[in-house]
Order: sequence, then C-alpha cells, then structure tokens
Amino acid sequence: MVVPAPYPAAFFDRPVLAVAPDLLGATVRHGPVAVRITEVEAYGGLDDPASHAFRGPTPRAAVMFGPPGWAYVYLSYGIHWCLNIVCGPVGEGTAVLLRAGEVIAGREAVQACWPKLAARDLARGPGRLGRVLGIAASLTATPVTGGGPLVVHPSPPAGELGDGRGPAAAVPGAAGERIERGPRVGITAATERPWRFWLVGEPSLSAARPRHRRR
DNA sequence: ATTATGATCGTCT
DNA sequence: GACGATCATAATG
Repeated sequence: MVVPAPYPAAFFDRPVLAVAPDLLGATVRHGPVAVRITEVEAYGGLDDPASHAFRGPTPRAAVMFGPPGWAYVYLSYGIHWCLNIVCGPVGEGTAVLLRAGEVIAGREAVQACWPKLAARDLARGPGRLGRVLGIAASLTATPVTGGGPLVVHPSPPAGELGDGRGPAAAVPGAAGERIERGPRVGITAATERPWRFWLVGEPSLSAARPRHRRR
C-alpha cells in the first residue's frame, strides 16, 4: 500500500480561496482512519465577520494567525470538534473548514461504532467528520504537513488505501471532478460570500444534497 | 417528507 | 450571560 507524501506547507501558504477548492479530493488521515474530502468552506481573517479570526488573535483564534498547514480545532455548540487547516502567511488568519468527506480507510471500525449510519453519512457534516477522525482539542496547532498525528495528502487511486473503497466509490478522482461553490452554511454574518466548495455529485455532501426527484 | 427541540460548554461581551 | 462554522431525536403533515 502506497501512502502519498503530505502536501507541503507551501501548498497551504496561498490565498484561502485558492487552497479551499484544491483540498477537494484530498485525503485527511488520523491514525487508521482516512477521509477523502468532498466539501470545504473558506474563512477569512480580520475582513471576514463570519470567521473566528474576525476579532483578531484571541486565545482561541490565535492558531489561525500562525503558520500555514497547521490544524485549527474548535468546539462547536459545546459538542462537536471541527477541523480547519490554516492558510496563507503567518499573521493573515485564514483557514479552510473541512465540512464533509468519504471514509476511505478504517471504514469497518468506524462503521462498527455507528452502525445506524449509511457509509455515505459517516463523515457528512463537520461534526461527524471530526468525530470519525477522532479529532480532539490536543490536535490544534499541530502540522498536517507531516511529522504530526494528522496528515493531509493527495488521494491515491481507488483501492490502494486500505479497506472500504468499493468499485462504486472508485470515482474519477479529484483531477477530473467538477467543483461547485455557494454560500456557507450555519453562519449569520457575510452569508452572501460564496465561499463553500464541493465536488459535484458526491453522496457525502452535508447540505444541498440532491434528493432524487419524485415522478 | 419537513420542522422543532434539547444537548452542552468554551469563548467573548 | 448570551451565543454559536452542529447533530440526533421526536413530532407532525
């Protein structure tokens, strides 16, 4: 089994609106579990009222102003641990929120933990994605570029990454897939910015998932 | 099928 | 002291 090298810090040291779509189709790994990212949101710095970085480097948001390629983990609604990757140069305060994905490694163990969920729902939504990966507060301010417990790397061809990837999931891969964008979800400020990105046709999307039409 | 509500706690006002 | 970058469950059409 070949595991690709992580994306280098330079990959994340770019405008957040450039990094966000580039993360679609990439893989996040933590221990035995890996998730192929299908939906993300971009969050700005001091200029984005919806961002945790909007009020400057507070104790919580200070990580966002740190080096690109570091994880920013926060607790949502007192319950869910959500995962971001810091982007741009030090001091900018931007990050990409990982909102949904497809479990491509360690799926059997994950399925055993949540047997009532369909495979496509296991990492659908930022809270579930974090839960499946075992995201914890201790992972904030650690690099995802290698050397840490959390790693982001290009997705290998279907089947080369452990169990769980059936032929039906052997999608064309990030390169050939279409990307759409739209408004971010769950925020009350700057709702007009189309800073949410997703892979067209993925069954694991957290919102606006195409319901099959009745006839 | 959609809509309502409770859970639960760190962060910032 | 109010409010979330959410989700599971229950109630209702």
